[in-house]
Amino acid sequence: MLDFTTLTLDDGAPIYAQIIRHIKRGAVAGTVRDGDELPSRRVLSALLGVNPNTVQKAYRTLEEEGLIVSHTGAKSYVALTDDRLAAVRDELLETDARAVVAALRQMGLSRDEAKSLIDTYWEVEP
Amino acid sequence: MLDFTTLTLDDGAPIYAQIIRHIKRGAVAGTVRDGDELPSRRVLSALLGVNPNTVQKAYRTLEEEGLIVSHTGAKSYVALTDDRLAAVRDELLETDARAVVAALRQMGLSRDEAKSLIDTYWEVEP
Amino acid sequence: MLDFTTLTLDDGAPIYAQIIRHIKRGAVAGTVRDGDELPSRRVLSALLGVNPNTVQKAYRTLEEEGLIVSHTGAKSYVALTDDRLAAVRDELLETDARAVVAALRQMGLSRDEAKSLIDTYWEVEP
Amino acid sequence: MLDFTTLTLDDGAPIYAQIIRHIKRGAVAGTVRDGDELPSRRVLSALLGVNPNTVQKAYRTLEEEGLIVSHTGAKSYVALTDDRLAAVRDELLETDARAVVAALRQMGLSRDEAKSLIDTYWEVEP
DNA sequence: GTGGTCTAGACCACC
DNA sequence: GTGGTCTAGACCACG
Repeated sequence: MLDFTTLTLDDGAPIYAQIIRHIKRGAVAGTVRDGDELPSRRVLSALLGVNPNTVQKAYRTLEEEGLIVSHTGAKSYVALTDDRLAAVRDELLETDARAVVAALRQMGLSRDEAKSLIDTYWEVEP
Repeated sequence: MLDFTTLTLDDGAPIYAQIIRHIKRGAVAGTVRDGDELPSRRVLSALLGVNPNTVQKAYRTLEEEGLIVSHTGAKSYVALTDDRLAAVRDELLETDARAVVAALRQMGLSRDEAKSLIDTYWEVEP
Repeated sequence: MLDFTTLTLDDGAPIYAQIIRHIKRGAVAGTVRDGDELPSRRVLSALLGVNPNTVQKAYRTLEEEGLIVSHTGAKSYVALTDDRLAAVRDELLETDARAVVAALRQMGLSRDEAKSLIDTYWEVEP
Repeated sequence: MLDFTTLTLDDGAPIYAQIIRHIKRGAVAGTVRDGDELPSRRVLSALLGVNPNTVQKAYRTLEEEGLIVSHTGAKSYVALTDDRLAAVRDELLETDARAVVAALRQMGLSRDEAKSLIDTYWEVEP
């Protein structure tokens, strides 16, 4: 089951987008699998301390992308074919890797300094 | 002089925040120095394809942080003391490194996989 | 409840400032009282035929002056202590009276002509 | 000759519009007469402590309204027929009187209180 | 439905 | 030419 306690919402991006991204990352990590049941809107909104509508918007967007299925008034389930999973993985890795490389290079760091920075913060996080 | 052609605005974050971040990264990299002249609102907005007001908001925020100075009718200039530069550097490294480490770990990558990803994309960027 | 239908916006001053002034005048007149509910951004902007943001700016300024309170997702309310009301009254009377006296004197009217002008237009207004 | 030392520019309206209004009021008062020479842009801008462009804009607008004539590179002169003067007078009195009556009534003052306020401030002004 | 923010375009005053 | 402000419209989070 995907762990939402690591979603800190301190990103600057819209909250609903952060929820979507978190679920996609879980899929790439393998902690979210095809057929898994998602927490209800009420439960997740309480957990994150946000409005149920915000969770609803995230779920609705994911459903439009075909990554989850919701039966009205009922629970939502993950719908992940291998193809879709691969596409999500490529999208996320590409986006994140490009962003971090651009960031570090714009700050004038060398490749080795960048890797060393990764080491430093890899330990710090929980 | 800071190069704004590498600012691609594909980030999801507010445009004005991306402009601020870009300038701060330039300061950390040393391509933006105390006393440097900033491109005018109109010039930079035309270059980025955004509204002059969006650039204005970025500049105004930077001025409130004390990193640049503006006077009506005259150009805007960078105002960077060593102390402020160090603070900006710490802020950026912390933020960027934490974000990337969190992203990669949530996707289940190991530390070595993360570094290898850095290698892959380091060459790709212009 | 304050009547916004008498706010005609033909003044030359910024619209948001006219909204502020109208509300302050209502407070002085006693038609706006502590605890009163303000019309929402959308309602008032539609009534005046302006953008919701213009109303927002008026409300936000009033909030910074401590004359109203707003909370996200909820209505906005008037917050008028006796002290603040007295201050607003003094401010408005001073400003308006000085402006009209300056205007009429610059046009070469005598005091009696000025008063007679008041009489003429007092009846005309709705 | 029109006295510009009484133009205080504390109005909130655009400066160029205040200059126009001041000249029109002078015409109504009779201190500005047909054929009078206006102060040069340089002199008036220095006197008011504003930019020459701002005075230029006021003069240009007045010229477009036909109230003054300027010969390029030379001085500007007042051009006031009796008809135009009457029109200006009506416009100003109407505007100012309506504004003050609206202001005082919105604050809940009676007609007598309004006149008494006029008395109070008539003495205060220089 | 509510208020809050970001982006956009026009206008103002200044050098 | 420069920066500063006002108005406008769309989107976000919240009750």
